[in-house]
Amino acid sequence: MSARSRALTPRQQEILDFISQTIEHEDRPPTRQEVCAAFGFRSPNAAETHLRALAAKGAILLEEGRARGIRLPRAERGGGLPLVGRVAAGSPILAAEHVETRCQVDPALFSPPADYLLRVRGMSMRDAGIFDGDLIAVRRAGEARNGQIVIARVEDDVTVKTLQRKGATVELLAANPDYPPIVVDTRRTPVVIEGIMVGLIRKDSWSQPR
Amino acid sequence: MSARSRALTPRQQEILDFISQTIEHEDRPPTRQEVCAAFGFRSPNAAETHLRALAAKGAILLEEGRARGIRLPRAERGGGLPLVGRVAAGSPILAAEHVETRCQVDPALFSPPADYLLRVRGMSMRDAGIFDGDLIAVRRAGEARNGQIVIARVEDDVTVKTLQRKGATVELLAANPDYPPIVVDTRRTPVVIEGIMVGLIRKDSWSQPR
DNA sequence: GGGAGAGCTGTTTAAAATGACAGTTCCGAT
DNA sequence: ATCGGAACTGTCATTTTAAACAGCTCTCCC
Repeated sequence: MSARSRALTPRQQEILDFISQTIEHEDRPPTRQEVCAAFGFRSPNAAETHLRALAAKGAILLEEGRARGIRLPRAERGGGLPLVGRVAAGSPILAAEHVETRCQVDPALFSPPADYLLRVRGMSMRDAGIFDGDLIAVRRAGEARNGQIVIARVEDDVTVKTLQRKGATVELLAANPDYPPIVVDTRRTPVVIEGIMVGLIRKDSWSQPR
Repeated sequence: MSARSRALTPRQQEILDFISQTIEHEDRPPTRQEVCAAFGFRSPNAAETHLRALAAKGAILLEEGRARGIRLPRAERGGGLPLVGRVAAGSPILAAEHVETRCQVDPALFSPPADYLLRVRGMSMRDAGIFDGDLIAVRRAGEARNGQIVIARVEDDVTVKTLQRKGATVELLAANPDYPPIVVDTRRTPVVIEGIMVGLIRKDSWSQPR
């Protein structure tokens, strides 16, 4: 848990995405200079320190003394996206026991790239076109802007709602008049943003011809 | 064809295989020295001349002045589903000019497996959770059952609607009270079922619809 | 038996890339 | 108020790579 679990800063996440996409599109990791060019850094050391930070957090592996010696750990890439089903109270969303299967979907199909898929239960987001059984593509994030559809955890309960922040109060709005908003005073009850919805996949399992 | 069609020598094929495997296993192409190490060459020029030969035959692309600047031509990139955008009147849906791009999605994610993705325009299927800009996964089929969401062509117009057949009359129902049903007498106007919707993909680019 | 091309050795140079050190700015927490 | 971390600028020595030049040994082919 030590290194791997530490969350990335937004900037570090951007760097990591750039690395993933470079590997995806060019079949090789970027050099420090290419990272600089992509982000407008004027010093190669800016890239260097970011890479070190990512390596320290276990997000990448750095091979010393090799050109383009950036490797992505197995978990970070490939094999499609993990599909998370029911989330038990009090445990991390991406805990292995929640991963039902992996779906062969390119994370970069969404922007920003998705980190996992989450199966939605209930019709509380009906008017946002999110139905019971749908899979939403989630981007891990610790914060979000008002109006974004977020995956939030309130007292060990994981829900998908539209975020509305008003000072110390967080409102989690359903997109369905039948469901009342969840209003939380963050001074008394913690609200953890687990991620932001970046897409949706629906499997219309229709019957087949006779 | 001049360069591309020339056959590789056995040795060149070995080199090419090594390059492919290196990309596969290490997520990056080898350097000249790594090629030498793999084959026991004592001179980096051995690798260099092989790479030039492969490039001359079109088996690889060499980028000048870049570390690990070996690229494999992406001819084999057939994976994924074709994404069809606007469909011009009178031409087949899967005509090459309609295919905007290919999406790295496993067709077997849906059941029955999808044949292509179609970008939806308009909100006529809003209450079915299909919004403007959504991609629907389509299974090619010439017929469908009542209640299924179909991709139908009526007089060179391609639409996505719920099918309702009543004798010689076909009703194409929108899922939105603002849109009237399309009622067609098949004895006078042909209706062609192009396919059945088997799924949906939405790319929420950071914002939300509606 | 002479030429052409594949498949190497051996050496060298310049460019690309890594990785180190010394700073600056900003912002949030103690 | 100050400290530390994040996020940079700027410079530079060293190593890794690319890529050139000169040559050598085969085999195949005419």
